[in-house]
Amino acid sequence: MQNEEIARIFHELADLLEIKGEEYFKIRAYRNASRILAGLDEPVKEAWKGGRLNKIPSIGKNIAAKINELLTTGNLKKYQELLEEFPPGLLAMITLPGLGPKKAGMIREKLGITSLEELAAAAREKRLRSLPGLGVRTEDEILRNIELRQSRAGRALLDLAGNIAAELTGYLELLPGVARVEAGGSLRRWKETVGDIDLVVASDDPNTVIESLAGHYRIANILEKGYDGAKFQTKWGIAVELEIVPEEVFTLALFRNTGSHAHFEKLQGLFEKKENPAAAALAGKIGEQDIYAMLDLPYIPPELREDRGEVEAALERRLPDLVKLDAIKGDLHVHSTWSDGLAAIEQLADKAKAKGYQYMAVTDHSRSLHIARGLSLDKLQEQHEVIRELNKKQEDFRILTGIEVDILPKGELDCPDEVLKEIDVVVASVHSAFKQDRETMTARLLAAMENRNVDIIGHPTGRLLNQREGYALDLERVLEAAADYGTILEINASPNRLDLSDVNARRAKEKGIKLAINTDAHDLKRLDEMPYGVAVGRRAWLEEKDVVNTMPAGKLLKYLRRR
DNA sequence: GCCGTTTTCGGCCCGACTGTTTTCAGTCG
Repeated sequence: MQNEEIARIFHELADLLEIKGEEYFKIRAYRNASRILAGLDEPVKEAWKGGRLNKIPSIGKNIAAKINELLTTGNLKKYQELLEEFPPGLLAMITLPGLGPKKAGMIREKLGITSLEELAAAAREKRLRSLPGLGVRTEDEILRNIELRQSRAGRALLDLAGNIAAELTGYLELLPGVARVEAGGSLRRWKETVGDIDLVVASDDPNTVIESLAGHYRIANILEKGYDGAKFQTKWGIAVELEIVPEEVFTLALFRNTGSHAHFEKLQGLFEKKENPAAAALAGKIGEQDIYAMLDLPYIPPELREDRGEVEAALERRLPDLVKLDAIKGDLHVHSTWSDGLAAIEQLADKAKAKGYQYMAVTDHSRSLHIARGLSLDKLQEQHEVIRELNKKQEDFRILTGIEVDILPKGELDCPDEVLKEIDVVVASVHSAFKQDRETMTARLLAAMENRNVDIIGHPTGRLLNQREGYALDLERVLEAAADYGTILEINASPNRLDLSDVNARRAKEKGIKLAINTDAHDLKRLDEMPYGVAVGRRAWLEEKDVVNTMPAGKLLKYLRRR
């Protein structure tokens, strides 16, 4: 059992206890534990084996015993009991924005509703608006959010899909007779969410591969089975589709499987127009670049294969030289224990250094964000003093002073200019009043960008994938302003944000706007999420020069001070 | 349920916004 799974159980346990009406602090303790486990940089199992569970903060005697129970039996009695007491549909209900345990409990009591489907039906029949504390607006909001969720049903976030794919790939590779295994489909193209996990396997014995995977502990059941392929349901909900081919045609199969469909069709059109198609050569040990070469095209990386002009650009030899992960020289948005992060500045810096970075900006929350223990002005100064001291002890790495300053509802910043002026990296973000109308929200962001002390706008649209739409925003005007003022926009690499999106980041690039690819890490583990952000950048056609944190430290600092 | 040079019980405990009300409960970051 992996950290994320244990963390998820404690998270749901907290939700269930909240529905039950358990004491606030007990619920919070489970939430804290869940967060700590999800952010742990080593497998919980290792700490458990080594008898070090009690060394982990927020894990006390009780929760350690529950982790022990989970790792020993694979189950948690208390959790199972609560699941029986409260239908799982109720858990889904309280994850809807605007609907918490109280209202969900009341809806259940008054109308007997225990699932999203029933709730949607009741909303459509206008039966929610007459309940105490609910009205027409809440009813509309509930229905809108259920429909948003259903429209994305079954689509997994990249990290979950990637982790499952990696685990299954590792398993399949060890099977006798299996020569190669690769994930294809939208996962290989690093699309922001993934429908099915597509795996292409080179083997002469399809049946053994299918049977073996059917027995894997991640697999819940088999959905379809054919001679050279099968589809499975995993225990996490996401489906896995297997395509098994002889080794000689593996590359071709992977290429087709990777898609996108539109990209593939366009290339097929080119192929059919060719005068001397040399298709016979497409066997044996070829690579994907040989497929493109056969069409007189340079290699097109998977991230670009969306039929968004990449084939035309390849024909005209003007494909971008896409930014690569190893070009990233630092992370410009990281939280420490000074606000709501879980790791100390030194720990974060050590890990950043180990990644080969040259710098990292510590950007803790500003004073108004109380829930995140936003820093008072005094604390902020104190932190920056600490950072300056730490920098004296090292020459090959630079910790940059920073802040993630709230853009307050009226557009003013949550920190005086004279303080901001002295800070290396100022990330400005919206964390409150998300429901402002489009005009107000746009003006709010514009006001922040106009401030010359602001370097970067953090997670510019505020969306949470599969959870919440971004705030109402005239992004076109925001982009125009960013171009005018020279404000950097963030690509937030967290898999549940990926904000800006690939499409919007490409629009930004076309306007000459620079981007920063940041993890927004709140713990050591999430410093590892940079590849997701780089993938968004690549899907946005970004080159190294478009991304500010590919610059060496000195050049970056000069760039940030230019305004 | 966790935590402890304010130790083994009692503290932990924000504050704005929203939609519903007509003074506030529920939700959320």
